[in-house]
Amino acid sequence: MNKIFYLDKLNDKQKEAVETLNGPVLVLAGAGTGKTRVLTTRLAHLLNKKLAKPWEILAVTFTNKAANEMKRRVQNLLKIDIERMWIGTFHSTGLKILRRHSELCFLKRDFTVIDTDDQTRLIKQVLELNKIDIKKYTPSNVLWMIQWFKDKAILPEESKKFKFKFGKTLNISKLYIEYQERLKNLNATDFGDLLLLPVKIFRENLEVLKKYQNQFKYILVDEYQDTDTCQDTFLKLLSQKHKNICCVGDDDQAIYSWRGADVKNILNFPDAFKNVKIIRLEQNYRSTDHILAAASKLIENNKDRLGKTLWTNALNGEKLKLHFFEDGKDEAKNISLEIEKLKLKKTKLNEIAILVRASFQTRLFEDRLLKIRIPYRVIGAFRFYERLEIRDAIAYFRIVHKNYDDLAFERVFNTPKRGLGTATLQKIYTFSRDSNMTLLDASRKIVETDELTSNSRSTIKKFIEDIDRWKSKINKINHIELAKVILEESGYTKMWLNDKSIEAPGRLENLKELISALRDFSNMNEFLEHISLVFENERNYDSDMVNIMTMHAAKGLEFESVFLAGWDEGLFPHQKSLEEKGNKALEEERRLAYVGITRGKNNVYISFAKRRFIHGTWNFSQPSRFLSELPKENIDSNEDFFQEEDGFIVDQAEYENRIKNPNRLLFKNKENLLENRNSYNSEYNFKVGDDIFHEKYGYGTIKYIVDGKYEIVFDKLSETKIVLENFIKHA
DNA sequence: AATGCAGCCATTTTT
DNA sequence: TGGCTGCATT
Repeated sequence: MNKIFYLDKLNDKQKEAVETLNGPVLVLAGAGTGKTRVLTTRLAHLLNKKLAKPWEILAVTFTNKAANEMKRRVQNLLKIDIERMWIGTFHSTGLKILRRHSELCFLKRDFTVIDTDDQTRLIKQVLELNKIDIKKYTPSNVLWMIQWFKDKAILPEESKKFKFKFGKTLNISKLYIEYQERLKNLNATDFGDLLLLPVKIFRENLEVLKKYQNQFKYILVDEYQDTDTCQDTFLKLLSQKHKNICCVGDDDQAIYSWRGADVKNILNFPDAFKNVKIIRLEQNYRSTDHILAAASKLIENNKDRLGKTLWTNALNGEKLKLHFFEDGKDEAKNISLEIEKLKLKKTKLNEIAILVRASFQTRLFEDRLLKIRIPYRVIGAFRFYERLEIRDAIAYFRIVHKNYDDLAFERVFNTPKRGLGTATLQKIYTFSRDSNMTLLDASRKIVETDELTSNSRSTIKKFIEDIDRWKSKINKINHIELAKVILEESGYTKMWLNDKSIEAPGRLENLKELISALRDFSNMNEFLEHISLVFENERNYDSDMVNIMTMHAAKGLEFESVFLAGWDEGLFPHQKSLEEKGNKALEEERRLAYVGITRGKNNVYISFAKRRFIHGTWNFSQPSRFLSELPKENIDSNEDFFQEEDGFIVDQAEYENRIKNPNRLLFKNKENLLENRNSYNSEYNFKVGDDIFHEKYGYGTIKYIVDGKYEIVFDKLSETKIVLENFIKHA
């Protein structure tokens, strides 16, 4: 056995989590407690102690990023053949299994996996076939329903209970069956099926299940709190035999219930297995004391949790800084000033993040940072340019317009298939390195030699001729025409036309979209410039930029300084989650706040804006309730705070202002009064003196009309709240 | 096919 | 406010 050098780097709890190899283990790993280290070390330890062969361990994550990170780190610990291990995302693992048994689901081995776009298209077809009014039930609605149905389909009892609220007019299970039928005919699956079908296979074919149960002697799960019913079932089926399942997660960081994740999976894990060993990792290596204290106090307000308390040796850190701003612009401006200060103190921009609740908030920050020329990247936005066909097409454009682009060359050199394989590429690669040439130039030279087979030689010759011909046209025809020519003559369009797979029409559609996007630019270089910036966001993790993203996207990351913007009641916690019955949604928002705060290593800034211009209207709001849940002793602020009786923090000036001035309400029309919104346009004509009834605050009267907006005074409310919700016109 | 216009909608998004 | 969709027009 190798010397167990890696255990020395662990603390006692971590060591326990690594060394408790047999039986079910639940590792509750708080933010920044070295979760990944434990996971990878545990993997290494299993192999090192020869308890399992590489292929007898299953390790699942949610993202490719996490899976790759795990592979990289295991590789660092042990020199083993990582490719034989089952380390991957839930979906890739499901796919791997499904490929081996596709015939059990009436799929051919080479079935395709469609993306959400294609899924929507398919559903649309099914809806149209059933003569269903797409306006009433949009495909995205039905997509959602189908997803939901899939989740429930995992549990037979649940699916029996299944009665959708549109059930009378819309037979969702019929649509679901037709949709699945359609997928089967196309020899395709959607993302949901990648796990659903393996579970189905396991349930219907005991010998297949047994095979995998025997194979996977040890199972490791990352981010267990994010598993949905299907994923959990998948894991439970596989672990039944050996019961050596180690789930790592943090119930306090469960923020994906809206995507089907069920915190119950982690909360009930100890009941689902016998003799579960629970190990808590509570020593935090990321943040300083005030940050952790504030985060811990905040999360204590949640009832649904297993409970743990983070602690650290990093004492005497900075307090959290609270800032109150007039509006969103003011917030962006001051945060950017603060960033400039940090920059002067030599903080790397990479180590700074602005975290928001909703993606529309990023805009103001982008505007501001662009203006003062601080480089930034927005992480996690949906990107059109990420699609395979778009990337291929752009690679073609790049290779024509910029001859030094090796990545582009590599990408398209056998797309569409020209019969050029890795062997040929390898040779060109070596040649280009030896002669210090680009791949394109190297190919020009290499065809003069007899390095390659005559077949590939003539193919490459043709390929180069094509490229040169397109190049010669750059100044002769406009870039839009040229783009069309390239896609035509390269055979790229034809490739998708000939492609019988279900995604082909969509891809052609996207290519058209790409062409029309070119119209916004006067030449191809301008366009490529723009594109490269878009890609920059992805690739240039090493270049120094401020990070802007949602708190969801920030999970798992850490930064020297973190700006948590928009802690306004209604924005965060989000109105939608306040409207939901019970505390479930609110607790999830609180967990999100917890995730946000615990991203910061040394500095956490939290801000609130009194008004915000959202969707064309001004919104007034109160400070987020989460602000009042932060202990005063861990906070510094730009104003004196005042604790109101009901727990809301407002600053002194605002408090006095509220006593002097009546409550304000902005609204749109009569219908909206019945809605649970907190902002309204001013289209509906109330008169001064109209009575209004509020569920909680009772009767009120419209006292003023200012700027076409209404101010209302409540009879029983002389001070405290600005109330902007739950209004019913007094009959 | 391209364009224009009206109406609708607006939380979080990986695989 | 602004981006998207569906439908009607050129």
